Amino acid sequence: MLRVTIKDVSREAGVSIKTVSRVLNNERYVGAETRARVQAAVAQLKFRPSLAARSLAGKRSFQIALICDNPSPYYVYEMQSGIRDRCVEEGVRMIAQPYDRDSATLIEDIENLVDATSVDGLILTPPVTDYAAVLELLERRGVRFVRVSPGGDVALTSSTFIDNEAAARLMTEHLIALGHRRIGIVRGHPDYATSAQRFAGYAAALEGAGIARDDTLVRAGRYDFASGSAAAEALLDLAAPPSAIFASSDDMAAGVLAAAHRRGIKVPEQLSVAGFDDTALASVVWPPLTTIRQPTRAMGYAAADLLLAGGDSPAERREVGYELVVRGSTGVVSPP
Amino acid sequence: MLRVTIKDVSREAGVSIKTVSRVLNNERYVGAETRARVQAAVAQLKFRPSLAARSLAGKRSFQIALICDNPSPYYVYEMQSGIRDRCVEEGVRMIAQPYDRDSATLIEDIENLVDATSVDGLILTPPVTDYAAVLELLERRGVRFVRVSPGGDVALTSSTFIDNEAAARLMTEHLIALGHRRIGIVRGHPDYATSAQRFAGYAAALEGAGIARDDTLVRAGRYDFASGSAAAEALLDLAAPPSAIFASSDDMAAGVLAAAHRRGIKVPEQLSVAGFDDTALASVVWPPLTTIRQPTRAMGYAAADLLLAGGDSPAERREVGYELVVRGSTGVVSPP
DNA sequence: TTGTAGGCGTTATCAC
DNA sequence: GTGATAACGCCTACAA
Repeated sequence: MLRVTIKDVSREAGVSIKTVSRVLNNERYVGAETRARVQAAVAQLKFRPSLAARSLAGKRSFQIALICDNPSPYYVYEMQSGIRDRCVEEGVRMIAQPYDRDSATLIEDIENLVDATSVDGLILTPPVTDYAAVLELLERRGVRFVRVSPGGDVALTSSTFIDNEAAARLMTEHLIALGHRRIGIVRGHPDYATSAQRFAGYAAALEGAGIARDDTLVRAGRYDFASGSAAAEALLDLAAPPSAIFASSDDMAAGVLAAAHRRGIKVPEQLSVAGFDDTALASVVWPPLTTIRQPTRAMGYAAADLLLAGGDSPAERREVGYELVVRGSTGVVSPP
Repeated sequence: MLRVTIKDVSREAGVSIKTVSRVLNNERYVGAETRARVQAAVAQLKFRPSLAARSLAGKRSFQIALICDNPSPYYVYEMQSGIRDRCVEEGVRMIAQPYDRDSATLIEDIENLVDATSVDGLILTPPVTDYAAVLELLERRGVRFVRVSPGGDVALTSSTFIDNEAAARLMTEHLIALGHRRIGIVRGHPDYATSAQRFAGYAAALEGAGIARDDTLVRAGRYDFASGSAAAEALLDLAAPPSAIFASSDDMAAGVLAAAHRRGIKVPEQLSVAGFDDTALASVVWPPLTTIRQPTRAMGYAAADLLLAGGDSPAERREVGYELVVRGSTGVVSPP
């Protein structure tokens, strides 16, 4: 397999190897004419630099990795797509590293990844985005990383996020405005900071409206269909069941809708259901659902953007807008 | 950042660099005691070889890529997970390359990937698995690749698949056995070989039962929710609507169920619905669904296995079993 | 069974 | 502005 190398290009263009390298890396101090000649030769020979060689000799590896452990394939897909979009623009590859959240070797795996591939950076999604051991490791090793939807310790590192609390509050206020007073909530997975954030928004809305919170209406969930379904069953079993249920994720909203459907409860006539981060499951399959649309793809794109930005640019928090989608009619709420 | 190199290990173990390398690559001709000493040193220093250096110097890059363009996030997720599982065992990284099917630069993108990363191989999923231009390119460049669910030209390259025709036939025969005579089908995306294979199974079952095929019951689809829903609407609008509908994918089955639901048609009392490759959408959200369970994850695992197997092992076709799931009760049908 | 020399394709350093 | 030359960390080929 005959590989085209810089050497070939340099010969073709009649310049030195180093000059070709300069053009490739967009360095200064290259004559306009020389640059053009080199670029022509590159195109002519279809030269594509070897990532391995670049990585070995230089400081960059032109690869980033996504550390993703999420129960929702839609979330993963959207996240990957967003990151991919930005990577393509930059000529960078994405290593997808799906992880088991329970893996006892998570730290070691990540360290392995970092050492073996010398990735230019990592993108962390919940819940790993808040694992102190991981953050500490990356910090110590001097590896760049961007956190998606982090909980605490937000000042130090770059991150992308939406204002989960404000969004959940908006959604809950919407339910209150519809006249609901007994609003149930299915919380997200306890390991995810977003769960607490969304619950806080729910609680704040109730408090703002002067509605005393009834903790029998607060149910634990795990961000998946099954837990949403089970929680809804429990809520609907109450002597005084809620008239509205706010599920902290789309999968759970689908579970709630399924439970209602099993009991012959009409949505939204007899029960209002609200969701979060609609993907395809709940909002498409069972349309009568009001939801917060979280731009997962945009968060991925932004995360990659932050990662690829500057070698030593300061930590930056980038907020992404969300939408409140009321039964299919959309109102843009907060694109910052 | 102080990198631990082979040199450090060799010093620690009191052997030459080459000997360490031999141990790392599981080569023969290393004394048991020497090997143990080296392994101890590796563990001691937490040595992790640089992929870049290995790739540059050797023949392998320890990276493979997944060329995936599929409308179903579940499919992508399962596929990636299966491949990942096998890669982890082998210490290989996976580069995820989601592609736009319509991309005019697909060929160039893949060539780019191959040249830049020197991946040890590629895994192609439908519909790219049947793109002649891509296959020709890889063949010409001498790059190993494995096709998932290919259509034609199957003899030359390794592939993993299920017997889509037999599965669809089984499913259709099941519907016939239930007494159905007017069975509608929503075909898959025309670019996917699996669409034709599943339709062939449907047709064969009808013919085997001596039922004349009514082409008004055959509808085009695109493997997604919307097309399944639209096709079902059309079928249910017929003067003589079908009593059963076979959707060629899970997303489309969900669409069919949604359409039935909108019209207040009870499933399965008034309409039987059958699906294929249940993921979470149709079969979980709307349980009364009989379906063929395609082991996407297993196909991914098998594909990676074939790819990582031997450097010059011959092409091998690996069939994976499927299950017919009848309303939740499972009968294993064909694990080869 | 083990060790030595050379090179993989690129970037970094330092002259010119 | 441009060009030699030395790394980068490992594997291949060959020698011992």
